[in-house]
Amino acid sequence: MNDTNYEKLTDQFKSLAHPVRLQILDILRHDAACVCHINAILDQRQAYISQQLSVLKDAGIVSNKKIGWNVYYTITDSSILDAIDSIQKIVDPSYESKDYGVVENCPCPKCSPDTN
Amino acid sequence: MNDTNYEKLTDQFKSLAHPVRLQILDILRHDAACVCHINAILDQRQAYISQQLSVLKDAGIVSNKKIGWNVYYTITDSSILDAIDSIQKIVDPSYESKDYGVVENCPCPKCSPDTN
DNA sequence: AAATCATATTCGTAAACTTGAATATGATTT
DNA sequence: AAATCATATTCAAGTTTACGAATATGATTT
Repeated sequence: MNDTNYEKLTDQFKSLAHPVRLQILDILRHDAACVCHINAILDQRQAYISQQLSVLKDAGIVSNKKIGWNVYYTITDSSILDAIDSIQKIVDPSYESKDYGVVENCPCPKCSPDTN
Repeated sequence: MNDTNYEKLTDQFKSLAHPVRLQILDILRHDAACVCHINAILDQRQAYISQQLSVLKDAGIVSNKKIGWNVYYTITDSSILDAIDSIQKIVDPSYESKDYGVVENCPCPKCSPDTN
């Protein structure tokens, strides 16, 4: 039976099945963001964020682009957000994703325009 | 931060991140089905199907009801199918789920009305 | 109450995932 | 070319998940 199709689907779901990765996608939902930006919001080790981003990237869920010193991550296909939203609707329909905007302790040009 | 929300989301995604469970949901998409029905379609050990169904049930993704000798499973909230469809769209937009209808080697009243 | 039916559970081992610690990379500026 | 910047990788131990084998359950019929 169409086995490889289910395997591919499974791989996508596996990549989503992680609290920090879901939170990262929730940040990227509003706008592309550099690692330091995500880092500042989640208050985790930088290496840890990089690890999770590389899982998302290997799955093709996010893409990245280097601009100056920073690497910006974007969601490749916004359908992934539709999937998350559908589940969110089941889990807690009242939940609304937060837009962090400019973030303290983030050295990127967007958050610290003065020092750049 | 709204940590428990992401944990709940994660649990749902974990339950979906499995090829056999996804295939079961694809069967239930068309209609409720008893264990023997799923069993006949997937050609797996009965105990194995039961294990996977119990994962889906513990997650609240499916519900069940006993009718006569058979236990029928249904999808609790069809939003879960929307989520799967969103990912399917990314992975292979041309994929279409198959309706198996009446199944050989399935002893349930639906598939073998004569012997019931 | 014994037999029969569909379905469920438990257990053990192997494989996969998680995450901290340490360190590496490679582009850019001095 | 050395220093500095953001970011990435590797390793290892702990934890969780996968799934086969064996067996259990509990409703229904004989």
